Amino acid sequence: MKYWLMKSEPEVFGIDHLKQMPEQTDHWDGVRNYQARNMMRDQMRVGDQIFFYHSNTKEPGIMGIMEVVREGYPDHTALDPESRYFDPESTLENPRWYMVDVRYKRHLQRNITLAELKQHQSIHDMPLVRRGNRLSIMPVTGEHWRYILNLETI
DNA sequence: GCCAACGTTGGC
DNA sequence: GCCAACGTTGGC
Repeated sequence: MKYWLMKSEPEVFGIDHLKQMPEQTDHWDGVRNYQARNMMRDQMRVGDQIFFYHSNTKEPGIMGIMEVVREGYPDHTALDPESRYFDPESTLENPRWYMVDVRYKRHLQRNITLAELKQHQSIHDMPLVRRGNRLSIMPVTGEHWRYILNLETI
């Protein structure tokens, strides 16, 4: 089983939105970055655990945990001219963008902010805390995962 | 709202 | 294939 972190803007789709979905499950659509797409298409497996991260907000940070319930399949919003994620280059026969389905598991007992994460030397090589990082999906090592979860109860 | 960092596009 | 211009991300 692998670990991941996925970013989303709470104004657009936050962890509470996911929690309120039927079966607390939704597809992670709208990713339009090749590196992130490749991870969803090729690497994420059912059961993988994911940190739900709120970006572009007052206090960016890790809010909770979700898990992969369906592996990579074509992102249909790329085919929908009405969608803000429409991509004329993507077709049914040759889909360019992929998504996975995720299910809400739980909120952390407290939010672990980016500012706090940056203070911990043990995780300073996480892409998340590195300058200029813009990846919206990134792998998290088991070591980092456990370290961050331990911060929850401090 | 600003702006640094980075990815993508397209002219040549 | 290079690289300048442009668009987007996302912290602050």
